[in-house]
Parts: sequence; C-alpha cells; structure tokens
Amino acid sequence: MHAVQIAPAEVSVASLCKCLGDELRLSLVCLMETDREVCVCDLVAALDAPQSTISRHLAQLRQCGLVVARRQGTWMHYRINGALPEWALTIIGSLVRQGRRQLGLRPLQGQCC
Amino acid sequence: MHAVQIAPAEVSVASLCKCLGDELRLSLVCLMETDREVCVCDLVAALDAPQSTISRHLAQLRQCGLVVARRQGTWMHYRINGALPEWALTIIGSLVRQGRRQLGLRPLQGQCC
DNA sequence: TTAATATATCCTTTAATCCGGATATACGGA
DNA sequence: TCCGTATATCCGGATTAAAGGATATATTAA
Repeated sequence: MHAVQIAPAEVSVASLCKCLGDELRLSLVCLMETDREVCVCDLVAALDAPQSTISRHLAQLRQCGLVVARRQGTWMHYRINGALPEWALTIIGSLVRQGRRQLGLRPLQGQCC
Repeated sequence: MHAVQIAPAEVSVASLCKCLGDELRLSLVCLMETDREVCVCDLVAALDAPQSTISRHLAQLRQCGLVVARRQGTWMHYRINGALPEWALTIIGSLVRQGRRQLGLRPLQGQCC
C-alpha cells in the first residue's frame, strides 16, 4: 500500500530551496497533503497552466527527490517523498504550511480514479 | 545597539526559497550566526569568490529582506533580519543549521574592525 | 584636498530557466 | 490491433540570472 521506504535520499539544502523557489512548483507541493497522493489531472485543474508545464515541473520535483510518483492505470499519483531525511520533511512541512496561506490555491476536486 | 525592529516584512515563501536556492547566497546566510553581525571582508575571505560577486549576492539578500546591513566606518556589517516574521526566522534557522552541515564552510576570522 | 581602503554598482558575456505547442509514450478498452 | 485518454518529453524562443572585471561611491586619515 504505502511506498517502500528507501534509505533517505541526500538532498542539498540549496537544491531543495531552488526547487521550491518557483511559485508553480511550490504550489504543486502545497497541493499535496502530507501523506496523501494527488492525481496529476487534479493538479492541472487546480493550477491553470498547460498540462505540459505542470508535467515538466513535476518532473523537476521528482528529479530533486522531493516527490515520488505512482502509476495507476493511465493516471499518475504524486506525493511528497516520505523517504526524505527528517530535516527535509520538517522544512517542507513548514514551507507548505506557510505557502498554503500565501498562495490562493483553489481546492482539489478528485475528478478522476 | 540592536537594529530597530520594524513591522515584519512580508516575504513570500517562494522568494525566500529562491533567494536561498543559490549555493553562494545560502553560504552567506549560513556564515551569519543568528543574531550576530558579520563583516563583508570576512565573508569575502571565507568564500573564495571575487568581492563584486559577494557584494552582488548580499544586495539580493538585502533586497529580499532576509538580511540587513549596518555601516561602521568603511565597513559593512550584515546580519539576518530579525524583523522577519516568526515563520521565516524559524525556517531560515532550520535551513542554516542543515546548510552548515552540508557546505564545507571555512570558519570566519574577524580580520577587521 | 588627496590618498587609501572597503564596498557597491555597472556592463557585457555566458548560462540557466521557463514557457507552451507539438509530439511521443503508456495504458485500458473495444 | 486500433482508438482514446493521461501524462511525459521535445524543441525553439524569450526571459532571467550569474559571473567578474572595471569603475563608482563612501568613509577615514593625513
């Protein structure tokens, strides 16, 4: 059920910040409730940006190790990477909490699956 | 003695992250002990990058509101902006703590003043 | 006023980043 | 196998960011 927890990825503080230093990527992460997956189609619906843009930014978040993806049929579900080291999860949590206050994110509407 | 505490600057989570998403700027902030000023000449000595580069990045940190500067004679002293909102100071603190572990920063040597 | 020092800003080049339409890939169902 | 849907990747162009040498500014001391 839950993704297997691999050894904590090493993430650099700078690359974590750079990754979340883009408003769209920050929004994507803020839309991922801690420990809950989100479908790409809901992310595309919530942030109005073309699908290719969303997908490109999700790929960056994946490459940085901040999120992980799981395929379910044709859909992809993303979530914050629970295998990140403690310090990273804590910081991401704080950034997300404050980010949700600042960004006017429209609520997700599970429109698929 | 201490800088006057003005109303907390509004900083966006994204711009804070973007600012600290550059390794040189992150290093600069990591070299500023919480609540202790650092002289620019020490920063230039600690990170080997040309003075103009250091100064340019310090200006960005200032512009973003993350640090404040105080002139003392011909020297400039920088410190983390204590007037930032709580959430920002907390996050910066965590990032700095982890950043210090990751970046191999040579210790400051108060060579001036 | 001049010189010397510390720091900031300017300028030009190079590199990174972002964007979004077009296209490719992966999967499920007919 | 072929089609439709969901998502990823490619590509060309535009924008932004970084670098560092040269120069400007600010301050102190002589």
